Amino acid sequence: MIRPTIKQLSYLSAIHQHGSFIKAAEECAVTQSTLSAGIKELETILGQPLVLRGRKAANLTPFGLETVESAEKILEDTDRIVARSRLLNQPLSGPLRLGIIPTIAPYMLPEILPVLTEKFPRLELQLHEELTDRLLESLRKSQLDLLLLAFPYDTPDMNQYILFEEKFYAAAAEHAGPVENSINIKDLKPEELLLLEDGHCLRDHALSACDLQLPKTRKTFSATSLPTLIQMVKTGYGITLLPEMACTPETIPPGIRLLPFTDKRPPTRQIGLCWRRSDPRKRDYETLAGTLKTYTPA
Amino acid sequence: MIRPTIKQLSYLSAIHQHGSFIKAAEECAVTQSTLSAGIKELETILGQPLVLRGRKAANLTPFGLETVESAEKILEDTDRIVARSRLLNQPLSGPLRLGIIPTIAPYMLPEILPVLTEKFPRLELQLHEELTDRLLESLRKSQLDLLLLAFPYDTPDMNQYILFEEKFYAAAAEHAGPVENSINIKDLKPEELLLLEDGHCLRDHALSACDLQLPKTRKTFSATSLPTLIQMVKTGYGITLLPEMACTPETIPPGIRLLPFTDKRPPTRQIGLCWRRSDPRKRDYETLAGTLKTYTPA
DNA sequence: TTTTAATATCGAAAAAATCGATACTAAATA
DNA sequence: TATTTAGTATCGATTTTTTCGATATTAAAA
Repeated sequence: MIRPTIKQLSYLSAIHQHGSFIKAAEECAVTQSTLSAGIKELETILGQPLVLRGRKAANLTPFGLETVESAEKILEDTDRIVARSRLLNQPLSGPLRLGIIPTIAPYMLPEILPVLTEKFPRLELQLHEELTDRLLESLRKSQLDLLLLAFPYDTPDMNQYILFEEKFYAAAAEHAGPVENSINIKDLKPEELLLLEDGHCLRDHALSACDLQLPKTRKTFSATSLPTLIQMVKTGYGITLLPEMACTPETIPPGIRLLPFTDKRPPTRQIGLCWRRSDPRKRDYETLAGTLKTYTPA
Repeated sequence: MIRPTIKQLSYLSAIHQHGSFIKAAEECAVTQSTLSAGIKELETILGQPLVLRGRKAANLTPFGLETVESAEKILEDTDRIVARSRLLNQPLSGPLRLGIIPTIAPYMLPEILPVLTEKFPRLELQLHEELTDRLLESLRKSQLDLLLLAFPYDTPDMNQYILFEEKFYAAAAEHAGPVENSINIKDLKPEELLLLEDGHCLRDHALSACDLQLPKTRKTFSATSLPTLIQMVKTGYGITLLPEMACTPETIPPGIRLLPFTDKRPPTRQIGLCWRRSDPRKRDYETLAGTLKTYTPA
């Protein structure tokens, strides 16, 4: 389909506004002959006269009026695109689709979002909370731009940027677990360890951090979220590992003991960002990382 | 302000739809290199990456998604202009701003509009009822396209096209006026002649058709519309001249006598069209005139 | 490492847009 | 009626832009 050009439409609009080819040409910063030819071309494309050339003024035909109305809408829309781009030309402006896993989002976001909105007021974060695998899938399909994940995790074709490392704490009910107020990795008994359900990276991180492998026959509850897990611990079903960021008074109810690990190399997970290697906005993401690093768990 | 071109926007849309430069180029009927350069140019204009080039697919950045949304709106609007023009490429299609004087409109329109809409179903008449002078002023300013007037009338810079001539009848109350059922021009007495108020061409046509000049001192009622005038006649204030098209049973109530003129050259007015000499749609107007001619008053 | 499948780039050719000058046109004026 | 005037249209030359075809580049897959 052959279409009018934006330039032609702007010529028509200028004529409508000024009622004269000459003045319109001036506004469009072209010669009158150029504008004249442009309008003629437009009239040819549309197969209709658009401009009524009078001695004193150039007015529009009814169809010309209809057309100029659409044309001005089109010009406005086009200019809006440009204006928007101007706004976003500063770094870390505009929409950014950020994926976060459930074992980070509720703890880190309330702390870090206010900082981000203050530091990058033009940033328009679109948050998506999902399990790591789904997030990576979306990232691969370019439906997301940036992920906030827990590592180690295999993320093919992606850049990883580690922000910080956080310790795990063991959580036990008031009268369960060891007598002391601390714990050692080797004291963990796999059969009493409570975990999130499969798919949560926290599950795997906890296990591997403690160098544990679950017996395949194990049949026990798996929780769908950390709050649920904590409730299970409190009820005395067993003990669990919690990342430090989840160890806040709001998250840990009374009746739960938090036990630090006394090992030389205590269990940890790493928190970091992840984006497509091919994404041209690496610089933006690194800037963002700089701010996210200021967050310290607990 | 430098603007993206419609072509560039269509490239972006094609990439969004096909997820690939190559397929998009195919759809746009250009080579991949052309499309690639076009997108690059667009990204330069906007100062931002729009497309995330992946191995398997080309996806859009968040700003690209925003932009493509506007772009597709713009493309639709543009295509709508073209589609509309296609529709109107047949003669006598689309909007036509027609001005009509009050002493024609209510009599001719009910007869002629149904015929027009049947014969030119795509014609979109916009009717404007005003006195001749105002209509001519609007016509001059290209705010109207075509006038349906009564002649003779001086219409500088305009084309006149006479459709037909219609006779005047004298209207008198049942027991007023001459004894016979007809009348002669010279029987009209200026002092008992009722007229429309100043500005109505009918007033001047009636006077000149009867070769009358009003005494400057004359102080009498002037009616603002023909129905009012007829009521005044019925009430016995005097007699008046009515154009034939106004002499229908719906217009003339009982108690009014319509008297034909017996003169060799009875008083008449002419009905015709009028448009700017420079208007390129002369052919359309003449076609229209052909149909309007089929109307016969009364 | 090679192959593959995509996008980017380059130089030449083609197309178009633009300009400046001039022709044309109709109204206003002399 | 001829001339002036004030607008738009047109023309040829030039410049700019677009496009193409070929090739380079890139990164994943084999």
